[in-house]
Amino acid sequence: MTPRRELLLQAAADLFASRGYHAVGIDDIGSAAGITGPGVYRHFASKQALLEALCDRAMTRLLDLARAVPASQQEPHAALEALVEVHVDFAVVERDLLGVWAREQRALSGEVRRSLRDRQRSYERVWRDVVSPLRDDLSSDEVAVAVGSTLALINATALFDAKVPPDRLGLLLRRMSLSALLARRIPTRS
Amino acid sequence: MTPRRELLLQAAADLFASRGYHAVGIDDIGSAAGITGPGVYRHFASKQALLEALCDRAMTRLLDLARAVPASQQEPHAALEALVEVHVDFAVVERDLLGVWAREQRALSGEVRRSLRDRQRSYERVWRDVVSPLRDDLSSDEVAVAVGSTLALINATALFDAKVPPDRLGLLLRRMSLSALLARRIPTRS
DNA sequence: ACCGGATGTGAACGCAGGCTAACCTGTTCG
DNA sequence: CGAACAGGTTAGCCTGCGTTCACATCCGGT
Repeated sequence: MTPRRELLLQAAADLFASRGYHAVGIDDIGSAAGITGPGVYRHFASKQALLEALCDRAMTRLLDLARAVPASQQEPHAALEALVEVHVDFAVVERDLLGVWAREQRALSGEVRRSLRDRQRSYERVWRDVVSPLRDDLSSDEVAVAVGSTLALINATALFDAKVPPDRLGLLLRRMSLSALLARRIPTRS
Repeated sequence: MTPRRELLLQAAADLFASRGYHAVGIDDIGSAAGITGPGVYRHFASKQALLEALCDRAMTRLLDLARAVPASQQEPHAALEALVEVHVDFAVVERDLLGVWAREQRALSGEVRRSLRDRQRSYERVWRDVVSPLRDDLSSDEVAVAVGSTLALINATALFDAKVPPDRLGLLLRRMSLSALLARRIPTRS
């Protein structure tokens, strides 16, 4: 039996992802986890703390996965493929979590948001360090844009529903991501 | 001299884009346009109506631009390049508007949101109709995912700041978009 | 048995913030 | 000239909702 705290996190992830942070009430979250609204405060200090826990979880998992990659794959091209695979898998399997993280960060205030942003920059830095040697035609600022845009491409799958089976979806997203990051020129016509 | 209504729309676009819909108060919008909070209601029925007007404007402009393309470019590859160029330019020049549209749609409720979504689907249909003949290896659902993801890639530039000059940014985004949409296989290593 | 902590409940509080009310000023037009 | 309207202002209403309070209940330890 999963503890109440975990049930609350899952309920919140589901609700925030489908309706958005501000459209979800504490009572909604509580009752989705089998208790009443105020009961939530036995487990979390505030509604924001709940969102914070979700974003923190998403970022922690992504960072852990990403940092393991360059250690195991030292060849840049292989490392990039591994990074892409990790992020795509995360987007497909942890849809709600990633969706909340991508869309609702702004609802966090001040301190917390800043630290989350810092960790996001760390995450993107792992990517940039892998992409840079593969793209000596781009400035480092351009590499940053390329990485950010590619992550947005992948994250988008958590924001709308695709009527495509998960394995096909993963394959498509991997191909698109790598093409976007690696192609130096526009594919020739036909 | 620009009319007050227009000043309000610009102020709202700026504020919504930078802080998010819910974090912006009516008083903020009013004073950014040179009047007090309640004065806003001389021009818009509600705070939501303001957001609605912004999203409507974004969608209208995009649709008009996109629908003009297939008429003038009948060859699919050229048409796709034109669609990409139009959307990228819009993302670069109308940053705030596109950012609000992309992020704050969920704050709209019911009826309005539905009609906006419908028009978004029309817009994406223009893209799909152009992409489909170029990608006979993808199912129509897969084409839909590819198009949605690519638009997310472009839109992302309105969501964070890039320290890259606009022309370079546009070039980079166009290359990435076309590569993501057209590349049938992952670029070979080195 | 008894106590204390963890967990849940219904009731009520407080307050931010969207919106309305009442009023004032200029400008237009018959 | 004065009615009417557009467009502002300040003060205040009111509702939703996050949060707190006081109180039950269940349980584990001594």
